[in-house]
Amino acid sequence: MSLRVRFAPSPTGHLHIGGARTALSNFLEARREGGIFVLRIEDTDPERSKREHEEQILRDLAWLGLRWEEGPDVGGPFAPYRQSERYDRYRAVAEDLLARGHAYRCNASSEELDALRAAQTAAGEDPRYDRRNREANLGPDCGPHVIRVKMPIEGVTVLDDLIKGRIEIPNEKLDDLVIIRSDGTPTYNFVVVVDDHDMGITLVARGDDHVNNTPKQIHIYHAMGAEVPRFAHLPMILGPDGSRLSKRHGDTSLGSYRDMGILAEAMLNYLARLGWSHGDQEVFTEAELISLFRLQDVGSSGARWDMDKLKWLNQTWIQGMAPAELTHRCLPFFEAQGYAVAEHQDRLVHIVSALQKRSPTLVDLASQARFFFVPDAELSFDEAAVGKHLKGEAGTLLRSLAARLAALSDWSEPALSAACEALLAELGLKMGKLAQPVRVALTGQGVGPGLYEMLLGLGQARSVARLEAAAAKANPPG
RNA sequence: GACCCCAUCGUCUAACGGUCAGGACUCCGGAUUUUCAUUCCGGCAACACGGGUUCGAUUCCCGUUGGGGUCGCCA
Repeated sequence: MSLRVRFAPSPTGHLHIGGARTALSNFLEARREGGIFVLRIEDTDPERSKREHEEQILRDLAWLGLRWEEGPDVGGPFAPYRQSERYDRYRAVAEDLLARGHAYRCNASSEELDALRAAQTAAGEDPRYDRRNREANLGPDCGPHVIRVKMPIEGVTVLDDLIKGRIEIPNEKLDDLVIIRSDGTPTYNFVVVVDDHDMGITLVARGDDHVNNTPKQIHIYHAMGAEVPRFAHLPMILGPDGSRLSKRHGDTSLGSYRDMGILAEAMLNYLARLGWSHGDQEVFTEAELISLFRLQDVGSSGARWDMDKLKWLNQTWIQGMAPAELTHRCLPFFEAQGYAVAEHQDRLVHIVSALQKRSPTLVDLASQARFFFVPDAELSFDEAAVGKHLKGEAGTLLRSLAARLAALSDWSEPALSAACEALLAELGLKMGKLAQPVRVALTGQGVGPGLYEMLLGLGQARSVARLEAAAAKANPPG
């Protein structure tokens, strides 16, 4: 049977990076093996599930570059792919389990069970269900009740995990878990098994917070008479302090990283590289990951989230990207900064190129680009830089340069370079004498892109205007 | 607390019984450069501890310690 994997998020919020990592692992595994990647929505919690969350999760996955063959949006042979639309099926399976003696009704109330757990805890025992109605054979008329599935009482359940290796869990630790709530809705551990079976899933790869659920699920497969898939439990992503990554560690949603200007390529690269490696290679394209990444090579210990390394990877990806493509990616960030992008359309690529080597994120790039977009009159000057570079003879120098640049008919790097070199040669000056005053004149700051990069990004008219304005500022014409 | 999992530089990792324990991020130097950045060199930094097994353990086994996860009519 060919490989079928799935990612099954619950639409109760945004897609977090742990989920993204799980989805990516499944995606890569499917692509490498020529298998099928199924996307399923686990919306069995009607209170918290929202359609808008589902839509956002799909968009986030698509942004990352993931593609699925079957899912709620594209359909497929096992539709529907939303659990809320499959309740009849779960109900039918539960009835079957009941009929064949693998499940039973229990009319203990939540309050009773809470009290039971409290008493057990107080007595120093493990809180657990006491199987009170396992053999009672209650009928459907026993009042408000749940349906529980029978777990074996002795022996051990063995799980041969692709990542963790062999895991053995004593059956006496397995509670007879609820599969149908008293309101008739099914629970997660039940629907996940029914769906994975119905949808022909052959490998279940998910976070290792599910390891303890797996033995119970295996027994549900057995009770259903279904074939048990293989399992791969990915270690959790940890925060900088070593505990499971959560909101208190800062940004955990994939979207927040996109919004801070992390490239999808870099995120994909970082996520795959977390807990996995291939020799000394650090940078991987999606195509390389598809051929190289294997679930079974993922390490079995948790990995901490390292923002510094993500940023480094991001900068590496930014540097290596074609300027035209990078410009396209920057547009939303320019707009977020309020830049009048349309007015600078023809110089956008120059602007982006000027900042490409100095931006860890797209937000950094956009913010450094401010001086290119701001109207000349609104350019803000760093007083220290002005005091240091815009004084005395600098004014004369800037005026001469402005005159020469104004006369150019070709606004290209070779032409600009020739003009600057000629001026320097005539005056017997070094580049350093010219570059800094020009930089302050054009950007208002003492640090910034290279000379020609600034000129190219700014264009002839604005460059000349800023040079003249700075000249006047440094050395008012007498 | 019970059960499950994990354990190499600060972080991500390589090593699959014999290596000066390698690479990357961070950090610190130096070089290049029109500033900054980039780039290029160089440096600091790890086998958690204790027992075994073995001629020989980072590597295999056991224990300890430490960390994480799970113990719902949430997913």
